[in-house]
Amino acid sequence: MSASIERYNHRTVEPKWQAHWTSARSFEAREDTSRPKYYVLEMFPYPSGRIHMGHVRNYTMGDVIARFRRAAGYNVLHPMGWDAFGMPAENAAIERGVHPKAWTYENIATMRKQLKSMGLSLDWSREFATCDPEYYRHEQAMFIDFMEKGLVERKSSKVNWDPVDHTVLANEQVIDGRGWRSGALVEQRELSQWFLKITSCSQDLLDSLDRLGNWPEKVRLMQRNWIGRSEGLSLRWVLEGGPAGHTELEIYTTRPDTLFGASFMAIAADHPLARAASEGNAELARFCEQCRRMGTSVAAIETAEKLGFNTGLFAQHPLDPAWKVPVYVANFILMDYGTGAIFGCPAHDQRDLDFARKYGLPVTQVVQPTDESAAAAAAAGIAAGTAYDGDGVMINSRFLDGLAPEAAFAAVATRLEKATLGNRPVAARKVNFRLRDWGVSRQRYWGCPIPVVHCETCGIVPVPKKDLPVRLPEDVSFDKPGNPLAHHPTWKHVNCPKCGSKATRETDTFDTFIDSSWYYARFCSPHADVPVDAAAARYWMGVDQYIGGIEHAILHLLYSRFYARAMQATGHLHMDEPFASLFTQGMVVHETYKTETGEWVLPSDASKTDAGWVHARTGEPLILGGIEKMSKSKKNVVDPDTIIESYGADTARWFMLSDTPPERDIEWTDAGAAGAWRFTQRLWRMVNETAELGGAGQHDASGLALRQVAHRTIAAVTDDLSNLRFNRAIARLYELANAVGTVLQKQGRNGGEDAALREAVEALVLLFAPMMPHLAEECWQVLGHTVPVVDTPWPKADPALTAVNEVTIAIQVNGKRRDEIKVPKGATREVLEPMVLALESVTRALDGKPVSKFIVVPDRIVNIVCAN
RNA sequence: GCGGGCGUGGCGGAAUGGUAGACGCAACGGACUUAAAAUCCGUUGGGGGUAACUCCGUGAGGGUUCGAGUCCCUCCGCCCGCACCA
Repeated sequence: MSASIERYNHRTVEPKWQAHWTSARSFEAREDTSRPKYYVLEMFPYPSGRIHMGHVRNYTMGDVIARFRRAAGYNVLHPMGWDAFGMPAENAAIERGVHPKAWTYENIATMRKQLKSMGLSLDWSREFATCDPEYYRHEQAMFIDFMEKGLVERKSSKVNWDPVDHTVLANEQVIDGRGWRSGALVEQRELSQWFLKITSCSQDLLDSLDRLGNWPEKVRLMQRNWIGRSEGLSLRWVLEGGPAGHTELEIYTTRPDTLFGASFMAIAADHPLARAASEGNAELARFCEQCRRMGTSVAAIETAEKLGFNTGLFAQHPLDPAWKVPVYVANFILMDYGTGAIFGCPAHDQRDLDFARKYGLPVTQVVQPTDESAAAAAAAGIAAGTAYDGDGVMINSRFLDGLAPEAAFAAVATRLEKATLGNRPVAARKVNFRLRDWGVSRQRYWGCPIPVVHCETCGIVPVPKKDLPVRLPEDVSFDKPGNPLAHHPTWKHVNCPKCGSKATRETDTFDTFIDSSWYYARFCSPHADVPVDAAAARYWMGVDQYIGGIEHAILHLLYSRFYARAMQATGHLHMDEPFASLFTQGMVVHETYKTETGEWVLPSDASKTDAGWVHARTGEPLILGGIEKMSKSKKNVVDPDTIIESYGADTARWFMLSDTPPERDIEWTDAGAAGAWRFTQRLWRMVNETAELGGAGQHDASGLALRQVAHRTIAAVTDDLSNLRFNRAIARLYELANAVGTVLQKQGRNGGEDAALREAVEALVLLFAPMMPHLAEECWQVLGHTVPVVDTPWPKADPALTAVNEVTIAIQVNGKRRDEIKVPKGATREVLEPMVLALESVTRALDGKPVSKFIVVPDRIVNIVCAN
């Protein structure tokens, strides 16, 4: 190696190229219909304070795609902004007395600087924060349009109420049924709130998933299940001895076929019947109250022990009025789903069976598998506590006996549709969705004000568009519990826009999911005077590649899909599916360290010694606590700034892409980061040594092998990057670097090899440029180029050099590998059979036994099957 | 609890149903050096065998197939989401 080559210094090189890209405005996007567009978007960050490694991973992936597409000739849009409203800003205000706005903008300034140090190819001229009135005024205008279009509804719904802090709590602020700050038992309160009618699109949101072919199947499946379309029967039961006004109980069931297996009715604690029955039954009232204390989160309700309370009421079986079924209030029945009431068929539903066993209710099997042994197993299972939910034939079901469940469903439906109860059919077939309307009201300050006024005379009046935005007041205090907007002295007092009389503003703000449900469209025309400029959106939308965490698989993505539809309905957007391709990346995880007293220790304070892990400063022994998602609470965080400072952005980016497939969790390790750093130095040396060889000579046969490696690498990396297989692209680049290194070390190289080296190294630089853009620019300059990499087209593989003429195929006997042979590509069975059967390894394995089958998979494998 | 996913050497991982372990990390051996760092070369799934070679092996157990890490069933472990965190 040449002694004259200086070490690569990222501290000077990285800022140098960042400055170049900025001054050359390399990444500012303009509409240009002469070129194909490509819109790359990573989920924009919440400005929590500093970027974390998850951001580094997410934005590196997006940047690789953006730079790769750009080099490939696309007109790329790659914007960045801030999901800037949200609770942490208010928590900072409460805990530290900082104003949410100041806190947020300080965080944005810090994080912007950090992102810029990563060398991302972002169009910063399009940056915006959702807390800017210039952004949220359009959100307010669109909400008013949605109201006019009938997409908005006001209805009552439940919230978690902290009776001590007098505050509405988010589900995450409810810990074991208590408020996180006060520790008080949480209550449920009914509030009148705003809803977006996402359920009006249930069927379309479901059907359109089929069009999203470039979304991960698992995300589509999760959304499908979330929307939860079911076909069932809405069925009314006559109620005996119910409280006044309650003569019947309507339930929804997807299994009317199992009606003869009914053993109890279960209703939600919030069901009107439960409320009415509670009035004369203190014990029942107490039980319902206890159910409400579980909070509003479905997860909490469903993981809690299944409990029921017998109301003492009975319902008449719709197919046999003499059959009385007891009515329970159960803590796992949700008022939001169906009618908030079910009939329980324990034999064929696990939860019903658990419930029946707990309360000594009868269990009658009504579906039996047709296979005899399976039937016995099902019956035994039910007796032992395992419900049978498979197919079969109906038994113990009177006129349904012998039918398949599907036919029984139809028979019950048909019969009960014809039967009447109070001049109405007893039952009706009904398609039901699990999806609920989107509640968007939040009783918080740091969000977009909902642009309506409550007038005693006129009712709810939208704020006229000319008066938008409804600005968030800045002179608020957080020393009182509750929503600062509600107790601001003047803000809410206005005159009614319609009649002019005294009225009050809505003091709730929007769910921050609204902000992130249309930002992708705003990026097309971030300075437009309308929410979205139609021409710009027509050019840029949809997002060609959207990247973010799997944790957004349902809510954010579903809300965005709905929002595009709502915007289309109100003329703000011309399309309904905003994200053509979706990629969900994995998390960044790290080892955790604990002291013997159980305190978490930062990785930077942990050091490994021969005696094990110890605290770097105190020398205390440390316990490894397992590899977990980086989180502040467990302190297993690595600060990107530290990494970028010591290794450089390129190294951090490279490490984030190497080894681990992008969709999987990646573990950050110092050894891995150091390895990536060494590789940058190795590339730098190789490039400099190659540059010293001078200009390109003539290609000849001596350089052919390296040229083939280079061109095959071009083809492979192009393919891998097109499919977001970053880790594989990187493995290919290591192989190319190894091949280059081998030739560079060779004594007595000739001109043909030098020419091949030059070609291979130039390809290498261009191929790693999307991942390590600063190093690539510096290397490219060293190689004598004056046009920067960022303006250089992607290399093309020469088909003559990527073609493979000879292949190695494996030889198996009875599926076991016994040999391998090299044959010309495309060798046929006729050629292979005599060759293979003559192999010593094959004759030995066959041991004289006759060949019964000779399987040839062209260019891959030969499998000889013989009798054993 | 319900829904979704993942599981391969010491570690991260590779592998259109077709040679399991590419590539990287770590470790070990060697070269260079007064020495260290850096760099370069080599070895590295496990068992048996001097060797040719051979057997076992992709969380566990079954199945489909000429052939299974890959497809199907059951189980175990870990992770994500569950509607007011973002």
